[in-house]
Amino acid sequence: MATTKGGAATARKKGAGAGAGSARRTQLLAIAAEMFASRGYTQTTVRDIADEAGILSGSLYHHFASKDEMLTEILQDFMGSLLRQFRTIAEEAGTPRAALDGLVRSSFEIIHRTPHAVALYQNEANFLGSTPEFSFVTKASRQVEKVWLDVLRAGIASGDFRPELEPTTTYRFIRDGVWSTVRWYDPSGRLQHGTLADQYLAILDGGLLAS
Amino acid sequence: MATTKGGAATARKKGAGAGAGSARRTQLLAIAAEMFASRGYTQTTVRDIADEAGILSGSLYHHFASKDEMLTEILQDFMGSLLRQFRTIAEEAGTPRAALDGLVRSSFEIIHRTPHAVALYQNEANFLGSTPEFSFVTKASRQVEKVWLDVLRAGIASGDFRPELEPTTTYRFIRDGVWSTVRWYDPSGRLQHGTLADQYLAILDGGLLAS
Amino acid sequence: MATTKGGAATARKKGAGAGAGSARRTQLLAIAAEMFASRGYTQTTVRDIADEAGILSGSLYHHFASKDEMLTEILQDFMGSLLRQFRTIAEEAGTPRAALDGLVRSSFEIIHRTPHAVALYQNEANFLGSTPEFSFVTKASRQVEKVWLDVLRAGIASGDFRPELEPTTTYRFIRDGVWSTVRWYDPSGRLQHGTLADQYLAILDGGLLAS
Amino acid sequence: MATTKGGAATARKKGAGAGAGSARRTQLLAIAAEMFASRGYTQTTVRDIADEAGILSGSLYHHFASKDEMLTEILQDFMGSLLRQFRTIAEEAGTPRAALDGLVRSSFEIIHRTPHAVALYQNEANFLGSTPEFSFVTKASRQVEKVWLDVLRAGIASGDFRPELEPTTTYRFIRDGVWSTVRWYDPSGRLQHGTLADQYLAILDGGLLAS
DNA sequence: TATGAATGAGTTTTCATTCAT
DNA sequence: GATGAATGAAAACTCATTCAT
Repeated sequence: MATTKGGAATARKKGAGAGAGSARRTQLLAIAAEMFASRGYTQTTVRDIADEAGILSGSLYHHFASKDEMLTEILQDFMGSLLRQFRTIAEEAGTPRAALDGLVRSSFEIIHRTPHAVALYQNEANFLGSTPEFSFVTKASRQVEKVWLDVLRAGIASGDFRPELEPTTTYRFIRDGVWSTVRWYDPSGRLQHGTLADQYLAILDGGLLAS
Repeated sequence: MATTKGGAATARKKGAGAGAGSARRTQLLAIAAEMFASRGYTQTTVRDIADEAGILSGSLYHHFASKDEMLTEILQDFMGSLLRQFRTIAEEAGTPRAALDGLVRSSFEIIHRTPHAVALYQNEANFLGSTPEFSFVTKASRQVEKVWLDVLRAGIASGDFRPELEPTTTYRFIRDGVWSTVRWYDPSGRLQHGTLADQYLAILDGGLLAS
Repeated sequence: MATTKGGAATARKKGAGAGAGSARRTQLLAIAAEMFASRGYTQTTVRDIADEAGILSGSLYHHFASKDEMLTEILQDFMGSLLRQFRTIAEEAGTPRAALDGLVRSSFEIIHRTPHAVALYQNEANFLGSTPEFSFVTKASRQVEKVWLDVLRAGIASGDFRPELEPTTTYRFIRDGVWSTVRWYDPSGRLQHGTLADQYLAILDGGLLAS
Repeated sequence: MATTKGGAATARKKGAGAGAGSARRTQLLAIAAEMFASRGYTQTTVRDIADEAGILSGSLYHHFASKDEMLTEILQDFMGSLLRQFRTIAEEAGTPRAALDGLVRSSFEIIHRTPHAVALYQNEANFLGSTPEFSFVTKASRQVEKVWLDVLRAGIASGDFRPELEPTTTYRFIRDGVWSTVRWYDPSGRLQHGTLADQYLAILDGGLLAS
């Protein structure tokens, strides 16, 4: 039918009439991220988000094609910037130890600055893995993992880190321990993210045992 | 979650033919636990469980008053036995170091034996905290925390552990790191839970840095 | 369909800048006709049309008061010209047989030239019958029917057509058979509309049986 | 989030808990067929059907997985029985002419007996062609076509039918003319389906022209 | 113990239409 | 003439739960 008039139709891409980077869109995504993070994706209704934004639920569909699309966009933005930051840190660090230090510290900073996206990733990623629509999450996770593993392996090779460490297990321990803090860390609380990083790094550096 | 009117449901609880410990009940709970764990509580429908059990969804209500009740029972069983095990270990260990070792090792064993309950606790506890119906989870968590904190504090006092450790932060790091393994640990895989415990304990004992 | 409050819409009709015969309007109607024909009126959204036209859906309302108005206008134009053509043919034909021949041939020509309008009429007329807003369709259909019936009756009276023919039934058979071709006839295909007319007329003239 | 429930759900096949041939199901399908036929599939809401059946709209989903499934089932039943009848007739007829006669007569009978299914097929089949879910309609249509074409070709070969007939075009003329009667034929009216068949066959046999 | 039918409240989504800029 | 944001009503569908048999 009608065949290819192309142009106009193709221009629409994602997100109805609103450009992918529209201000309103960003605003709405922030609201969605917070609610998804605090109540969970499934437990948050489109109406919840619309109410919070002061519009009707149907109006959200002017900006986003679906509830899924909101989640996708939040996670995509997050994973993208995460990977970029980590890569920069790993590249610019002088030693494996400095790199690890930088990765851990920046993780805590990211949790401090964008707790919602982190919580979202932490809480929903598991169930997302299955769907092809969210395969980008798994893919990005693997790329992030590679950055950390390279650092750990380099440190073991250089003699900075203990030789008996199993890199993958070690990475997972750090990753899970660090990212899980998003569940209880309070950005506005007394415990500063820098301090928290110090404490975690202290444990990671020297362990629990007194020497 | 916890949307039920309560009342009637509670009244019936241990009545009917389905005693709290009936075999069929236990069987159904195992199915529910597995599905709750793998897809998430909200994402699992009562019909999913019934299908898996080979009955119709309405028939489940002969065994349980509500979907909530299934979750409650699973978590209650789990939290109860968890606390009991941890207390025994802490009491019977000779030194703080041995206690910590025991706690970590038994955690991995529990993950190995009852991964579904652990995953459930790990994934849903956050959102459960709010409802009064699930306050027992928070309560039990606090009691578990006390066991670990006592061990850590004793170890710091005795000089076994490094004096600069902040007990709460340290506990959370270990807890989050260890319990999170449930998300990727494969009970039937090559990596044995004992080996995993060894690796985690090695990091916890001496840290990453070569001395 | 016909869900609008009417009133206001009608009042505006020929006002604004968009005269009833504006070039842009005609262009948009052509797009609408094509989409209505290929996907069906209900299945075509105002946005579909706007997309194809390269504008936003809201902008269509600068040209038309409603989606209904587009359909009305397309069908009105079509039915009007159809009736005029048929009347001219019937009047100018020398014999009933020539008249019938002309009516059939021009039907195929119309299908060839304006397949969208024909398809629209063919597919939606049934459901349109109910609404008073579209009563003009039924009215025009009856007038068209009269033209054909007059020709058939004249032919039977004159002895050109077989005397046992029931005019109404005969008309319906021809009408349905001929107009239905719009569903499969391909204006750009190998089978020319003239050839198709020949084949249909051959059957109509002498039937299937070998004599 | 990717809606698949997977696993256990597969066991359930089509049609919720109600067996594919349940009495209630058949009842509901009859209601649906009538409404789909008279208002059109898109214009008929699930609520319309439920209202007519005296239940709530959600309750329909106990019997059918979707509105689509109802349409599918109605059409599948219809196309299946249609094809079976046509094949029997074509096989058992002594001559091509008798076969054609039988096919036309049984078509009118079918329209008389199951006008809704016929109307549905007649009105919706065009738009259904596109979706793979309804490819069975196109497939069955082609098989039906083959039965008719074989009869026509046999008749031309045997000298029963005029040699200059183009089988495909002829088939389409008959098919469209005959099935379209569903739009105006009144099963409870004065014009009997047998009489209608007689009239159509008379035209088909000998054409319009007096000899 | 289980079935099968239904409820009822809620969910995501659709879409014609309006209107200030 | 067009944009972009929004409305509001209705659509299809979901699902925990009830209950007579």
